[in-house]
Amino acid sequence: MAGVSQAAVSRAFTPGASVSAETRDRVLAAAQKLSYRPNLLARSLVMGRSGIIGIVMGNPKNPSCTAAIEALSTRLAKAGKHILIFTSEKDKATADVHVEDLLKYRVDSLVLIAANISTTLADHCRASGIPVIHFNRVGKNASGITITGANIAGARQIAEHLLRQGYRNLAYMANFRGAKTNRQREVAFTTFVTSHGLPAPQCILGHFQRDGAMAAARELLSRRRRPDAIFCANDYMALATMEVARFEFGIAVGRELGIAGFDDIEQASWPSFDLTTYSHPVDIMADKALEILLQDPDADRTMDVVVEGELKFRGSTRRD
Amino acid sequence: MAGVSQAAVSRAFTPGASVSAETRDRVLAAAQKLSYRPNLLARSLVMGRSGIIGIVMGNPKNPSCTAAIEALSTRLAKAGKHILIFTSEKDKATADVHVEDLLKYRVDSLVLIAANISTTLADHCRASGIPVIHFNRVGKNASGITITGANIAGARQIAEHLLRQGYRNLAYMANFRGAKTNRQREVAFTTFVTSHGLPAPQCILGHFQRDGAMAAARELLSRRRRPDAIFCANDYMALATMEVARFEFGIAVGRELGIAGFDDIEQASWPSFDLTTYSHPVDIMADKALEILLQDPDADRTMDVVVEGELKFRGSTRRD
DNA sequence: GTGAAAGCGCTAACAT
DNA sequence: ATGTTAGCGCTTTCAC
Repeated sequence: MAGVSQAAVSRAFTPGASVSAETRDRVLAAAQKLSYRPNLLARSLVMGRSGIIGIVMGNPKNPSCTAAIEALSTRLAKAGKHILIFTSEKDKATADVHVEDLLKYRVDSLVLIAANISTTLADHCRASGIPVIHFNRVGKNASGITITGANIAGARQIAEHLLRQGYRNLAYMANFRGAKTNRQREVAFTTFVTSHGLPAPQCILGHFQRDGAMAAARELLSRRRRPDAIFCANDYMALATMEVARFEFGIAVGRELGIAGFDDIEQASWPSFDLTTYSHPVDIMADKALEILLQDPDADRTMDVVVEGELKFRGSTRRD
Repeated sequence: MAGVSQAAVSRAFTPGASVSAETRDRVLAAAQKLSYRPNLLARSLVMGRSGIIGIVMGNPKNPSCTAAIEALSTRLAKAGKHILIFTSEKDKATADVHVEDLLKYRVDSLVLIAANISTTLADHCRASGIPVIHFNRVGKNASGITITGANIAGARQIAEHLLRQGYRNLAYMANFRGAKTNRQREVAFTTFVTSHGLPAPQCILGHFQRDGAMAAARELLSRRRRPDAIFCANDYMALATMEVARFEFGIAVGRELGIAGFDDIEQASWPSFDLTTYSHPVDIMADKALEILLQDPDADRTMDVVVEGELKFRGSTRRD
């Protein structure tokens, strides 16, 4: 080495340790020369915390998921955290397998983006002091922390907006029946509509996927009682629906058929789509997530954070 | 424990180890009960390999980058590798900082998606036996492994196609001047055009970003000598250009103005855009990358893999 | 402020 | 097939 003990080296690399400036410089210089880097694996082993955040992403095709991971990763990197990521392409009911793997790496916390884990595993995480944050997915169980957009308020506002625009024959394009997020949007939308004396919206499944949404749109627009407005459970499906309406049915979107989405993904504001939607404030949600992640982990409270977005009134629901 | 030694436990969790089925079962049962998981950090420490692949992603906004990470992550997960990821949002000239961090975690290999590292760092990685794969970015230096789409062949085919369609007054929208990928596309395009007796294409910078592309498109379409076809260095910019042409200038895309891109991202085939482009076969590239990653790492050859795509002739360059 | 020694949880020889 | 021992690279008491 360069004249000092192992411990001294350790201290030289630890920000607030008691080392004389002189020895630290000497160590750092030597390290530079040897191109030595402290082994974070070993450090994690002895410290018990790895500085790694585990992320499981449910549906990587969905732009709102990739937006979430982008928002999270830049913030975490800034906070000196590292992220170990899994994408579970298949719509597995549960991301347990991935979480198991993540746990073996002793991640400090877990973020699940649009993914679920079993109750038993969630409980085990909580017991081991690993905070689990459900991002954009209402947890099945009470345990854990949940950060979501304002599904209920948003869907209500969309419904209100569509009625105010004069649409009367509404439809709702759902994800799956199971997903809580979807349930919330569906129920809030339907409730508002029916409580205003209108018949319950027609409902169809789009599976949060482009193909599914296109098929659903074709079906919906071919019905004898064709809806005059469709609220899609997310923007990604709304864009597909819009294209089917426009290019396959020759429908004038807005005037003849109102279309609204949810999330306000980047493409929604592109002039080609100009989609009315309710924003899913990913950045603010990511801020919240970080706030929680960076707190001391002893307070293992369970909480549900709902971040409000806002209605984006655009051309796809303009009747004139 | 459950009656056995530490080593026995280790063997029970190692696939091809010499343990009697009986003891393994006993160990696994006990592990289940104690909800014990082998600590991969410790294992990595002693084994010298972590099973972690480090990924740095240059421009997370670019759909072709997110497509790449999606393709890679699903494959790596299937191969039992884990991925530690960084996104370097800012167009830093170099991703060295992130790579340094990754190195501290003793990643087995590095994949840089549209990101660069300094020559010295690259050399150091090679010296330490860590393969560095440049995905979708031609390395500045010869060292390391490079997997790219067929920039040169693709740009040539685009040029050929545009000329055959009867466009004569061409323009090229570039990323940065520095980027090798961009250089290759630009040079191949320009060379083909001029070698066919036409003036060199007008050139403008779009910076691989939507805003930049829109500004560039406005500038280009306002010139006295307005081009009749624009080849954009990637689809993301091409879509922006198309929207500016259509919605701000009222130009009929295809008939009045040909637009071509590069990558064949998902949106390119959407009917709203119907963009002619040259495909960037991310899946095949990811396959190649995995093939290399999973080989024994002693063969530290440097290689450049070029994966051919194909021309996607769509409406944005149809004149009739 | 610095060094010596112990130990984090695991695997890899070597014995048995 | 199983147990024993050593050691991976670090942090952390505890002396000095």
